[in-house]
Amino acid sequence: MTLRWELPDGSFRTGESGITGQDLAGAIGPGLARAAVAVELDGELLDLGRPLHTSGKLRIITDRTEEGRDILRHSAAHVLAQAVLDLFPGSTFAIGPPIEDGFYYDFGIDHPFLPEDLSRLEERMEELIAADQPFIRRSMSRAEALEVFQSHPFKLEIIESVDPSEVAEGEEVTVYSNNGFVDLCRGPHVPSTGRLKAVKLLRSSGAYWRGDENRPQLQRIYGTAWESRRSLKDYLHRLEEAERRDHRKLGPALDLFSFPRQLGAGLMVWHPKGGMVRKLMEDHSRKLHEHFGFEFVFSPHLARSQLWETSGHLDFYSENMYPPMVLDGGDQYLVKPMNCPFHVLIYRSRGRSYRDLPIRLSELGGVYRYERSGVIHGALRARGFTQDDSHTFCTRQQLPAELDMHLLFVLSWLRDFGFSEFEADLSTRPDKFVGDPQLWEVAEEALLRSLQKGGVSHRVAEGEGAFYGPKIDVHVRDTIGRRWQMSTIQVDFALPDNFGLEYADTDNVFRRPVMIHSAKAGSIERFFGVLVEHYAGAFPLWLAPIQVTVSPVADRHSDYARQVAEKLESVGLRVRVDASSDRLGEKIRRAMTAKHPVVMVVGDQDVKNATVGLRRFGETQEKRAVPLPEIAAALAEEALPPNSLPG
RNA sequence: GCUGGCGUAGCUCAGACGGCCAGAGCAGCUGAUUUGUAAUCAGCAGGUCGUGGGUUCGAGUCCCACCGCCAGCUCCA
Repeated sequence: MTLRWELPDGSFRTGESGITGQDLAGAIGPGLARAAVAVELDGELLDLGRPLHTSGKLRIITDRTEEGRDILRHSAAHVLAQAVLDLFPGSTFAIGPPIEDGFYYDFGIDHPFLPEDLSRLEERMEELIAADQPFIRRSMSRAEALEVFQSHPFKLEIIESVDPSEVAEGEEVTVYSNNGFVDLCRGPHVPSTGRLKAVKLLRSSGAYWRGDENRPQLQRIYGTAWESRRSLKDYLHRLEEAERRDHRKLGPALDLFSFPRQLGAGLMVWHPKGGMVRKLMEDHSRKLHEHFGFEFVFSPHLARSQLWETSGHLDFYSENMYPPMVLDGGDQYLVKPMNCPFHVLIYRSRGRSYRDLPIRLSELGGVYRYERSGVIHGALRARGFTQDDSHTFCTRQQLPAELDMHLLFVLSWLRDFGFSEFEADLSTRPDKFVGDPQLWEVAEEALLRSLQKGGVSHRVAEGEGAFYGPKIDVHVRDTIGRRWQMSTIQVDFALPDNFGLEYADTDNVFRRPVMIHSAKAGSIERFFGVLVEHYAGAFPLWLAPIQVTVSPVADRHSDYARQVAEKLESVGLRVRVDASSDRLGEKIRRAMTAKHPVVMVVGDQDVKNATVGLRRFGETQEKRAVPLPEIAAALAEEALPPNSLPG
């Protein structure tokens, strides 16, 4: 029987029933045959070696695509499992999926994997790959599978759990075997182990079975696999690049901030240079808040436990709060993990009318959250941090317009700091929720509409909203493509209820306002940490703590250097004169290492002509004889805070 | 919190098997040098070897506990 397949480009191919994807790829071209790892027929992924028996839409998956790499990595995970079972008899294996940029496999084994074990395993994997063992697919009944995997309890659990995404539909399960090693797997796989060109094991760690900390802890090995040595090298280079940008290294190295051990985990201090950047961030934040109609409020760092009872934090958040201090007549005081209850009290400090709404309160509020020791991560996840927190109280009718405005605000803010790629998550009503389902729907709809209006690419995270309301989290991509969660806009139905907030409406009926929590930077500390990584420590001119270093060539140019500095300072620039007796090369190197955006070199010629030599960070070639007044004006202009506000 | 790894000067690192006064480079200080675009030379100073116990004639090296850091799990701004 002749079958007919439609390819993605709209062309058609025909072939006899029983022909394989490999044959088909070969018929199209030898390059494609080499790159092919699987085919997709009517949405179903099949091994290259699977005989095709139906016509339909067909796509050949190559190892240059993410899908193709997933298959590659999945196969690499199998080979890893094979190596572990070879080298560590008695170990049992759980699951080994592909993940972003790699794969992992979890093992039940009493021996933790050490770095030297990884080298041994890698060697064993190389042998298995060199042997070019074919992956052979087979279906079997569940009963038979239970027999085959009888000594592997995790596999048994998977077989019994009937999760089709892990095994197969119906009563049959599929397994893949190569040279005596059998793994439960839905496939597809590459045709043979020899197709794995570039595999590397990266690290080992513990991981809970099924991601549940109450279940057994397994030993996980992470690895990566690529279609070529070249791609693997590029990936490893990307890892190095990320390491080079690590804010935990750059922060102390550039004298921005530090985490003195004496303070305890997750608590940082800002040095003057980091403090300058923070000041500029905060100035900018306040300016934008003012522009968008926010008012500034301030609140203390602690409050009686009763407040947190009313707000619901003691019920829902207590495990993240520091233990109470007992004062005076036994009153308990708690350090704040959030600012919202304080702002609610400001709202409630007097009667409110519809004429007052919306009320938008903003605060750079220091909060403290008890984070489990293992999750602390530099400035990105600290125990003490500052939220650029705001709470907007409005009517239901005002909600859509307010959300539009908040999103606009967030995007302006992020753009100003050099981010241009945004992705939003819209988290909707979870199973456990408070409030009126209809109101939820209205709010979710309004959030969605705001995203569409703002032209922000987004995905809907069904059921992932907080119990008190739906939310938008805005993520950015940094210079090297990493995704960071930054801003958040959350609708809250619970807090106005808990505190019995109300306003007098036009018909003189008291109604409950809706509340919007929003943080544009999220946490100032975290935002700053991300900025350091985004810019690799080389801040743009408007944010750089030291904008210009003036380096006299010799002592006799020092006076002129100081005049240059004064001129620059007079137009608002932050300047430093390097009057040390080092050679010029050393002064340049020092300024570049400290990532100062501009170095001005002044020598005899410059003194005579009122010019400077100009060298900018990131440029290898300097400019000579640049007239001072011009460059001062140009830099002053460039150093202004950005303004991406519409209108 | 869990699993594993790690902790020697401000930073990056040396310090087989436990054994004379714990080393280097950079940074710092002092002096010399006055230099036109990514490291001038010399000298000096700097360490409770994360903390506390223990084993030992003797501990930076071995054991235990705690603290902190790193990777991941879980959780999250």
